Amino acid sequence: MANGSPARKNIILKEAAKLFRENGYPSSNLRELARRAGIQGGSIYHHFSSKQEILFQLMDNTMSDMIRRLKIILEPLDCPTERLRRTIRFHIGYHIAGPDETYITDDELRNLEGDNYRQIISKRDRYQQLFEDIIATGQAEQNWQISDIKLFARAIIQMCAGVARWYRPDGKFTIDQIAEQYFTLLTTGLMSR
Amino acid sequence: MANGSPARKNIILKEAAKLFRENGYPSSNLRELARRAGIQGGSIYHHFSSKQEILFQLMDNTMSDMIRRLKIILEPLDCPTERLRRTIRFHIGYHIAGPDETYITDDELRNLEGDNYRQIISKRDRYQQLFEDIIATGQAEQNWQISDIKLFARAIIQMCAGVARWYRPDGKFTIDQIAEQYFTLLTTGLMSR
Amino acid sequence: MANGSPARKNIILKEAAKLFRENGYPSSNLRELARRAGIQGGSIYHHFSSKQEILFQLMDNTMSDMIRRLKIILEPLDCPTERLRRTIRFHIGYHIAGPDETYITDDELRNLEGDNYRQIISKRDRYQQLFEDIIATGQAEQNWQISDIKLFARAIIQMCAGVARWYRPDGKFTIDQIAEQYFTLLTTGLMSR
Amino acid sequence: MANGSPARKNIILKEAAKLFRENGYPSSNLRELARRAGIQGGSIYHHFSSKQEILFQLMDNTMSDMIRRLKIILEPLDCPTERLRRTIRFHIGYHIAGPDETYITDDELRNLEGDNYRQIISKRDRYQQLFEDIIATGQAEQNWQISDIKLFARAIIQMCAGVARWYRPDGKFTIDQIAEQYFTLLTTGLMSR
DNA sequence: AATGAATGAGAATTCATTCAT
DNA sequence: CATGAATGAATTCTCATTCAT
Repeated sequence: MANGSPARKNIILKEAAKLFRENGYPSSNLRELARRAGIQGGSIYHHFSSKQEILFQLMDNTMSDMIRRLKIILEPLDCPTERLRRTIRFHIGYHIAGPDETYITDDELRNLEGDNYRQIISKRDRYQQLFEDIIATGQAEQNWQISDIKLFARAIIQMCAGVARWYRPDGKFTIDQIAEQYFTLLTTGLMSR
Repeated sequence: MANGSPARKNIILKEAAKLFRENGYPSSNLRELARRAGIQGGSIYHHFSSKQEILFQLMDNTMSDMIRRLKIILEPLDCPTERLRRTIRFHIGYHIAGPDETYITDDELRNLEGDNYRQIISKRDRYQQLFEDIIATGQAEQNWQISDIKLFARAIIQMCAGVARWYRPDGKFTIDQIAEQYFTLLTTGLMSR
Repeated sequence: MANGSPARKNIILKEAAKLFRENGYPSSNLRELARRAGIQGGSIYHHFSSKQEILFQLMDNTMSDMIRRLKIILEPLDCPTERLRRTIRFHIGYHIAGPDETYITDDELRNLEGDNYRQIISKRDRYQQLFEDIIATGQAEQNWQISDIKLFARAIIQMCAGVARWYRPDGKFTIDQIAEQYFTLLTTGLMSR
Repeated sequence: MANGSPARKNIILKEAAKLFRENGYPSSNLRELARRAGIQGGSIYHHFSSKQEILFQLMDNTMSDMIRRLKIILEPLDCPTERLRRTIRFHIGYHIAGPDETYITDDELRNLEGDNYRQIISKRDRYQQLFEDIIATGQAEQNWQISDIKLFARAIIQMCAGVARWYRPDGKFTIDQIAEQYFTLLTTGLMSR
């Protein structure tokens, strides 16, 4: 039960990300999701055991993918400044590339139940840990001015994720330009010269 | 347990803020809200014409209050650095001191309909404008390094509002300490000395 | 209880007739009725003990008035033809003069409960009896072609009452003209010469 | 007690006609309708999008059927007298043979909303036109005494439809007998000889 | 895998009625 | 007489989920 062809399943996940972003998870309805995925309401249950399961897989896939990709990017890099720059670039870029999925992953935590909640929180912490590690190294090796590592990691993640809420492809800046500005703000501050 | 009118209305608003924060607006139900306000489900409609109306008044009151309060704080201040520091302090503090209302104001925009949406967006823009003005002055008078004022205003608001998502009264830092660290991060950056 | 000043009471009855005609009795709501009568919802209960009571008094007043007036009209008349003519004239005229009240009286019987229903039915029968008596006399004295008195009485009443559903004061015919045409139709038929 | 689709839909319509006639449309409730149709309340919405939709389909089906049937009856007939006789016979018969549906079609017009209202009114006018055509021909070819065709058509329809309000299958007359008496009343009048 | 009718447990909302003031 | 907040039961409608076909 609850396992269909991967193609159809991915279509459903993709459409679910869009739909959940439009309406929020609780206000999204499975018949509409099915319609967008080109099937009937009942057929969703051949691919997922419940609405909750769809939300969970969406968020779980996204978190796993983010961790995996960021690790690959960071692997060859040593300098904490460079590591931070690339991390910020990745975080912003990923939020722009998959705005539906990241929006849901950032915003629908509240709607995860029990174990699903714990699993995603755990992956989110693992992702944040990557930021914290960089900051700690910067602090140790390059004397970055950090009073509290966790606090700064959270602040950075939160701020950069916000980009997905207003970014438009036809806007004033490219992703790289936005990332660079955020990086500069975070590293040298408003008042440095 | 019976009561006059404006008092009861305010109780409902207060409880609605809590309830909406706990469950989100769409998942909150009016019978539960009524129970918490000490009345029966139907009685809510003596004070509000609909569930949507409750959300709107909540957000509208909050946005108006934020604008009003921030203006009062800024009035006697001239130095843009000091203005920014106090603005950040206010923004974070307000998101924590009235955490339910502000959380909702940030997160339930999507659930406002038509004209309600437009009205709140307009107030939110007016609030953001206060940030932009400060940044513009800092740029002009104190040579702050800002490539795009709107972008930075958004980034700051986003980052500070995020505090409400993890702040716990029994946590490591006071509101003032958190605000100071955010201010430092934004003004001098991670790497300044 | 349930007995206020006659003036206000009559205003309520008048407005109720209009409102019930617009929406039908079940879909009419007492707050709206109160509003139109210039008072608050709860105040209606100083004049009537229930919504049902309003409907009942409306119909009861109307039926009583119709019987009383028709009797007065018929009293001095002997000739059954003339009696029928004047009866039709009265029936149509009354339905046009008080279209709201008569509409309700004709159409809301279904919504009367128990004893109220029986009382109104009884008055309606008494009113119909006036028609039947005329027809019976016409049959006896003037050889009217009637196979079934009750059936014809019903048919006449029904047909004439229908006028109130389409009559407009600015229409093609006066009340008297309409009444005369109905009278002619009923007395001489379509094909007489 | 499970069932395919068009059958169930027709059961619902049939039961709705009965229920609406018993209580009127506004006082009828869908749970009761569902119960009578052998399903749960919510299941009605598989077949109809709303309560209003049920009323509309009921009236629309009925009006279409009436027009269609009356046309078939009239087709082979030439003589306007005969056409009128058969039309009256049909109109009364249909109001009795399908008493629930026709009663509703006469009485629940007020409860149709917007476009539904306009559509049914338009069909009702088309039906009435069939009466008017007959009367016009009678007037032209057989010198019927008609001062206003529309007025007489309305009067006839109103009168005949009224039969459904008092007819009882165990009553004194058959449908044919009632129809014949109405026809006689209308054609030769009370006083003709 | 897919369908689509059916379920059944809510949800928001309405409203006649009550009653303390 | 009038108010208006409160009641509480009823109503339409929604929707995740099930399941026979």
